[in-house]
Amino acid sequence: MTTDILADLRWRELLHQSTDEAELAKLLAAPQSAYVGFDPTAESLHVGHMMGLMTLRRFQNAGHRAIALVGGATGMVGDPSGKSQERNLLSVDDLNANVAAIKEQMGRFLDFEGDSGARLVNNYDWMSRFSYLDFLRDIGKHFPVNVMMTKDSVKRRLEGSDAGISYTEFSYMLLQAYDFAYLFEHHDCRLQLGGSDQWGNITAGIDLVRRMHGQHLHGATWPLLTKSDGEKMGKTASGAVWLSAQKTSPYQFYQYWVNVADADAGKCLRSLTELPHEEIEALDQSRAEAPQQRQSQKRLAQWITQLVHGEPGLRAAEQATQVFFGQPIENLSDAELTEIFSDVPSQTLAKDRLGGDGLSLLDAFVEAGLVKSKGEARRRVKEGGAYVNNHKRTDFEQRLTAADLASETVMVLRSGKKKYALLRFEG
RNA sequence: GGGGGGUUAUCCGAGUGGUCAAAGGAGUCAGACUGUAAAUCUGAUGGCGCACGCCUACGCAGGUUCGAAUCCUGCACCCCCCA
Repeated sequence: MTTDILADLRWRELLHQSTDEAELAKLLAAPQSAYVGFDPTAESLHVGHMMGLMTLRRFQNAGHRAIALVGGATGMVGDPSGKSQERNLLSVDDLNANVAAIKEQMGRFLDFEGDSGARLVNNYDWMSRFSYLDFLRDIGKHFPVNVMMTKDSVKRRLEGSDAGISYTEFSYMLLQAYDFAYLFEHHDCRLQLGGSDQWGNITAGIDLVRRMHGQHLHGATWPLLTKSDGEKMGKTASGAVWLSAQKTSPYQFYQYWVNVADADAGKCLRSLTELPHEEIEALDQSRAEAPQQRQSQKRLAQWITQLVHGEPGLRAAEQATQVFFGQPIENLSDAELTEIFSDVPSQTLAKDRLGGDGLSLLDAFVEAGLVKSKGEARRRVKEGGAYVNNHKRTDFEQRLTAADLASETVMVLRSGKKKYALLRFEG
C-alpha cells in the first residue's frame, strides 16, 4: 500500500538532507508515522507552511501516517534557527487561540478521519506537565553542551556580536528533540521531516532517542523554498500570503500564484502540487517555448487555490480575475459584485447624490478614496486612467447618475490598471 | 567656553531680494509597450471650480522691503573645528 515516496520526493527536488537513504527506504517499505512541526506564531498558516503540509500530505497519500505537531510549548520558547534576534514570546492564551485556528486549516491538506488518519498533536500537552527538575534530569543530561554549541543555529548567534542568545532559546533544541522522543515512545514515530534549517533540531532528536532507547530514528529535510531573486516565497508588499480566506482572499491568493516568476514556476509546481511528473514536464516545455502563455502559473494557481479554498473559492477567484482584468461590468447583481470585489475598499454614499445633475466624476473618485484630491482626480482622467465600471472616462466635467450604476446600488471605479474601489449608493 | 556650517516639498539635493510652487535625482502615480512579468520610453507629481487666478508652503517667531526660501533679530535642533 505504500508507493515509492522517496523517488517522488527526489524527482520533485524535495530531499535536501536525510539520514542514510538506504535505511530510510527500507523503513518506508512498511507504513510509518512521519511528523512535521509547525510553529503557532500566528492565527493562520501561510504560504511558508505549505511545504510542510504538502510533504505530510505526500506521506499520507503514500500510505503512511502523518503527524502534524503544533508547537504550543516550543512556540513559547522560540526557535533560534534562521533568526538573528531573540524573538518575542507569545502568551498562553494567544498560543491556544492560534493552535485552534491552525488545526482547522490543516484539514484542507490532511485527512484526519479514521483510525489511519493523520494525527494532530500539541507538544504543550506533554511539555507542560514536565517539571524543570525532571526535564533536566531525564532529558538534559543526554545533551553535551559542547555539541550544542557547534550547531549552526547556536553558533551563528554566538558569533553574531550584537544579538546573543538567551538560555531559553539555547534550550529550544532540547524541547524539539524531546518531541521526537515522545512521538517515538507514544506513536512509534521514527521519521521527522522539516525544512533544511531544521536539520540540527532533527538530528538532536535522533541523538536523544539513540541515547535514551538505543534506537536509530530517521530524519529528512526539504530545501527551503526561495524565489529566484532571493526573497522568501509567500511574501508580498502587503505582507504574508495567508491560507485563511479572511486574511488573504481566494482572489489574492490565486493572484499570488498567477504572478509567480517564470524562474520559480517549475520549482513551485514540483514542490507544492501533486501534479503528475509528465504534466509538470509538459509545463516546463510550455514555459520554455511560450512563456507568454504562462500555462505553468495558471495551472499552479488553479491547483493550489482549489486545495486551499476548495472549488467555490477557486471559482470565485477565477471570476474575479475575469472582471479585474477589463471585462465590462454589466449584468451583475449587487451580490455578485460584492463577492467579486470583496477585497476592494468601498464607500457608501447617499443615493440622492446621483439625483439631479448627479455626482461629479472627480468627486466620485475622491469619495471612493482612489485619489487624495480633486486635482489628482483631474490628472488621472487626463492621463486616461479613470474608469467607471471598466469603461474609460475622459471628460472630467462629466457627472454620474443612476444610469452609471453597475448593479442595483453599486458603482465600480478604477484608477489606473487595477486599483479598484466601490461606491455604494443607499438610502 | 570660542569659531564655523547647516535646517528647502515623500526622500536626497540645488537655489542667496523679484522671472520660485521652487533646478536635478530618487520615489510614487498614470500612459505606451508587454506575458497581470522585467526592462524601456513618455507624462504627471501642494490645494482649490487649475488656460493667464487665489490660497498654503522653504526649522520656529518676529522684522526690513513695493516685494523674502533668499537680508536682519531672537529661539530650537543638528554637524564640524579649537579649548
